[in-house]
Amino acid sequence: MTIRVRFAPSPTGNPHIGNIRTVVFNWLFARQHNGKFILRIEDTDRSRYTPNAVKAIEESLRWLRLDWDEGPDVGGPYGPYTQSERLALYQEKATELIEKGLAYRCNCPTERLEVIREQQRAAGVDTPMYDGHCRNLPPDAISPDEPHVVRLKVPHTGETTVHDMLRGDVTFENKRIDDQILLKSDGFPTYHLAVVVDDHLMKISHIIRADEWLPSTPKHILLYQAFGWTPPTFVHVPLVMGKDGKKLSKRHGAVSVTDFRQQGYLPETVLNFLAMLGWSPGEGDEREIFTREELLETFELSRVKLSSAVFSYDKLDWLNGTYIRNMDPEELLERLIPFWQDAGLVPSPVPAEMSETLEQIVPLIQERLKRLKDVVELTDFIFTEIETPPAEKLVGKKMTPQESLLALQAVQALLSSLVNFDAITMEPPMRQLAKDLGLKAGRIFNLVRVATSNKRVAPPLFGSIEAIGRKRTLQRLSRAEETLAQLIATESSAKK
RNA sequence: GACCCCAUCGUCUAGUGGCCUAGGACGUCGGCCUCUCAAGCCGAAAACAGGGAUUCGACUUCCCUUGGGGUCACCA
Repeated sequence: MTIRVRFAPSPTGNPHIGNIRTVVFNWLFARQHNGKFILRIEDTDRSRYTPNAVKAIEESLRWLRLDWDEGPDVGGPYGPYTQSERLALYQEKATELIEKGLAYRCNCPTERLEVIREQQRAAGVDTPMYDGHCRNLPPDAISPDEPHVVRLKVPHTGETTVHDMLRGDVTFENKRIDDQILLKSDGFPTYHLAVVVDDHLMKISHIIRADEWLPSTPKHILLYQAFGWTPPTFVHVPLVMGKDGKKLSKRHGAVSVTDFRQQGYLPETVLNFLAMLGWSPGEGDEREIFTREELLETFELSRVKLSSAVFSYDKLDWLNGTYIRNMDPEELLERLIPFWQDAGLVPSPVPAEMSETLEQIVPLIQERLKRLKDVVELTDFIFTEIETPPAEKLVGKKMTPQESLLALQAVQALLSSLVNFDAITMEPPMRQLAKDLGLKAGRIFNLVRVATSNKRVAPPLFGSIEAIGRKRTLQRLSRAEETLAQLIATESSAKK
C-alpha cells in the first residue's frame, strides 16, 4: 500500500506551531515510507477565510523544508486541492446519501435550534442534540430549492469504534452522536463531510491529526460506512500545551511559525524541536540533536507519546543556541545580515567596506546568541553612536573616579600609539598597562568596555574595539574622560 | 455536566515484571575557567499522583479514586 498523508489546514491565519508539529509527524512518516505528503486547503468556512493565509501556510512549510507532493499550487492527480473548488462534489455526495436514505434535508431555523439547545441544557440533558424534527419527514417534504441543510441520519442504537493506531480501539455510543450537518445552507460542506469525501477520494492512507479530533472521528466513521468506503488508519497525536497546561496559544508567547522565524530561530532548530515534542528515539539513544536526515532515519510514528507535551521555550532557546554555535561562521553571517538590516544597523545591500567588519564580529558573538535577533542588542554599539555613559557607570569597581580617569587616559594613550589597531596587537600591551598601573586586568577592561559600549555586558572587549575602529574608540574614550573629569570637579567643589 | 483521552523530576523524556538505591536533556543551584556576558567542564537538588488487585516480585498488567486535557456549532 502506498502511504499517503495530508496536512489539511483551514486558511485562517498564520499556521500555529502546534499544528506544524503534527505536520512534522505527517511529513516524516510520508518521507520515510516513500509515500506522498499532500497539502489540502479546507476553506469551507467563508466567514473565517483570511486572504493571505494560504500563502502563509505555504511559506511556513517551505521555510521548514516540509515539501509536499500534491497541493493547490503544484496540483496532482486528485485535485483540485482547495475545497471551495470542489463544492459540486460534496453536493453530489450529499445527495447520494439522501437518496440512500442515510441523510436528510432539514430546514429548521437556527433560532429554533438554539432554543432547543437552551431548553435541553436547562433540563439537564448531558449531550444537547438535534431533536430530529426533520429526520422522518417524507423525502419530498423539503424541496432542494428552498434553503436547507443536509444532516446525517445517525443510528440511535449501537456503537461506533475508532481504531486508532496509537490508542487502540475507542468506542462511542451512537445515541450520543448528533445528526451531524453535512451540507450547510450556503451550499458549502461542513468539515465532517468534506474531510471524509476528500480523504477518500485523495486515497489518504493515514490520517495523522491532533487529539482534539478524536471525539468527532466516530461521525467520520459513520460517514465512511454510509458511503460504503473503507476508512483510513487514524492516528491521533497529542496536543501541544502552554506552560499552564492549556492548549498553546498566543498568550503563551510566540505561536506561529512566522513568530519564531522573526525572532531568529533556525528552521533546523524548529524541526528538531517539534519532532522531539512527544516523540523520542527510545532506549539507549540519548541524542537531542537530530538533523533532518537523522530524523528521517530514526523517527517512528508508533513511538509518539500519548500524553500532551508542554512547549518549552527554554529548551528551544538552548537548542537554537546549540545550532548557532555549530554553524559555519560564514553561513551564520549570511543569516545574521537580514536581522542587522531590519534593525537599521547595516544598510542593504551591505557596503563592501563593511563586510570585513561583519565577518570579524561573527566569532565574537557566535556562542552568545540564542536567537539570531539577539545580534541586534548585542552589537548595536558597534554600528551606531552610543550615548556617553553616566559618570557613576564609569567609575570602576573599588576604584576612585581619579583612578578610573587615569586608567582611561592611559588606555587612550596606548591605543593611539599602536601601529596596528587589532585585537591581537592590543591585548598584550593592555595587560601590561594594567600591571603597570597596579590594577587587575579585568578592572581596566571593564572600564574600557563601559566607556566604549555604554554596556556592562558586551562581546569580548578587544574584538569589539577593533570593530568600532580606532577613531571612534578614541572619541568614546575622550568623552568618557570628560564625564569623569566633570564628576571629579563637582565632587571637589562640593567638598569645599 | 456528559462523553473521550492522558498520568515518571518544574519541563521534554528513557523505562514494556526482576538490569531501577529510576537514566538522559532543558531549566535551577553550586564550583572551575574567565576582561563582562556567554560558551565549556565538573557537581548537586529534583519524579514513578493515591488506593486496591494479580504476582515470589511491580514504574512497568488490571480495577477504582484523584488530577489534567480535549470535545459536545450551519468553526475547523
